[in-house]
Amino acid sequence: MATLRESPQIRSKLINTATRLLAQQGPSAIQARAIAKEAGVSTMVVYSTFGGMPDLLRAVADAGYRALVAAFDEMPRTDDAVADIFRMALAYRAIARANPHLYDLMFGLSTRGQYRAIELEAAANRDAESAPYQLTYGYLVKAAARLVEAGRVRADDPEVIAAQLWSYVHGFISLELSGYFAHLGDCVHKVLLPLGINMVVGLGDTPAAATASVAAAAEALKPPANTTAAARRKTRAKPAA
Amino acid sequence: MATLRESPQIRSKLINTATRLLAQQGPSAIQARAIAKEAGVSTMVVYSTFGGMPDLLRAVADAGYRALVAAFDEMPRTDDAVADIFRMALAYRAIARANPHLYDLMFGLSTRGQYRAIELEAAANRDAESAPYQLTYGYLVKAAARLVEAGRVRADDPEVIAAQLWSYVHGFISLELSGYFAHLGDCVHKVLLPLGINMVVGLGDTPAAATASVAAAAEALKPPANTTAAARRKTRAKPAA
DNA sequence: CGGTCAAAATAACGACGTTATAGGACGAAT
DNA sequence: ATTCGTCCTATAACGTCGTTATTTTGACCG
Repeated sequence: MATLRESPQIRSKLINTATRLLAQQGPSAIQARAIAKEAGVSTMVVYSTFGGMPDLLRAVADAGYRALVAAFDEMPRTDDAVADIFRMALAYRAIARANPHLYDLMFGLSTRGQYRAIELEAAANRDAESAPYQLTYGYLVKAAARLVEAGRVRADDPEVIAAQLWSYVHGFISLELSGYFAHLGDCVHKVLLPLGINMVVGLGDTPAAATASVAAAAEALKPPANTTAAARRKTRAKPAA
Repeated sequence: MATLRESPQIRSKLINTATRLLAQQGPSAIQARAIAKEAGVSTMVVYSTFGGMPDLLRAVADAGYRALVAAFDEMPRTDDAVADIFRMALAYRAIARANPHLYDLMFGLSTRGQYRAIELEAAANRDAESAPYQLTYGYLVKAAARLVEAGRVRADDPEVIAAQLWSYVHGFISLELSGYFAHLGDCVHKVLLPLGINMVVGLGDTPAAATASVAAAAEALKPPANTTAAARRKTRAKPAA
């Protein structure tokens, strides 16, 4: 065991190690002993840096929320509010697929370590507006408000519109990650995108406009990664790994 | 420990005990020792009746799927296909709320005991059509097909329509159970039902017809329980428990 | 009445989260 | 420069989990 005295990066090192183990081996791999050994420190460091495993899990989920916020921050804000919100949805799905177990930790029902119960209680009291998941929800509400401002959908409470959009995107992702859409083939073009068109049409958009906007948002799917920073890196010749 | 030799009802007794503990105390209460003690048998019975805890969990989830099938079987089949499918959605939500942890076990991402992974692999091979969750999915596909047959929505693959409907209902339920809609008040009338109207309107129904059908399906919400068998029992005077 | 075998209760094992204990490296004071 | 005090770390230990091995019990049959 290396005796690393600098504790600020030990915290993030443990979080990153836990996140990687969660992605590679699933929730059963999140063990104090395994994470500490993988990070090259003693098991006790988990209890001195965090309070225990629930707090480490909470920190892992918080990091996931922050990554989501960072991804939303990089999203372009065009004059097509519908396309913007579907780019958000596709980015949301990409992040979920990148680490399904982390997505489950963040938005699943099984509250490992009573994380969300505490957060949501605070949110109900309107105290913790800066909670990470509240930030991601705020992005969605603002995007829903732009739908109304742009005149693409009927005037309605943005929070209600956001809840509807989030419901179906989260439901699709959850079921897709569980494998329920495996028999459908390309479930994004068969389910998620038509579902989005139907949704915004039901909210008041015209079918033609909704179809065009969703198609515009889905264009970025064909070249696998083509968003801002990734596109810049693509211009350089790819060195051998 | 009572020495019950009859093993057929021991199986269901363990399943019922596990389901009850799951509902009352959450997933952390599902322990071989606790379930066996609560059922009044030795711990070993879990391993002789089932193979181990994963198999018991699988049996619990199977019982949940069967309860869902039974509930769908009792649903009325009226001439309003849209109202029928929303009655299914509301019944689905009621069952989920009755035992959120069981719902998580059945449809959540965290595969406790690698249950769904095995089942879905078999489903991909089209071998296990009789798998319990396949039955519930079949009900939804048939209900979606009736939407098309009745001319309420555009002609489309019923499996795709079913996937869309399931996505948003499951997403709403999952987020509601997690508490994300607590700040919205009556999220059923604010989110779930408008979401359903928007959905079927997007699928091709007229706003007026969709609104009327969803309203008809939601009528059963005001008297808390009023479905077939429960209504018959209501006519008798309720005896003291 | 005794022997045989299956099934159940109990004890034990490895692994987990967590806690207690012991050891060792820095800073400060003399 | 030495020594003491104070953290931080590594190691060991405890209780509990799922699971397995061992023993005990009880029923059936000759």
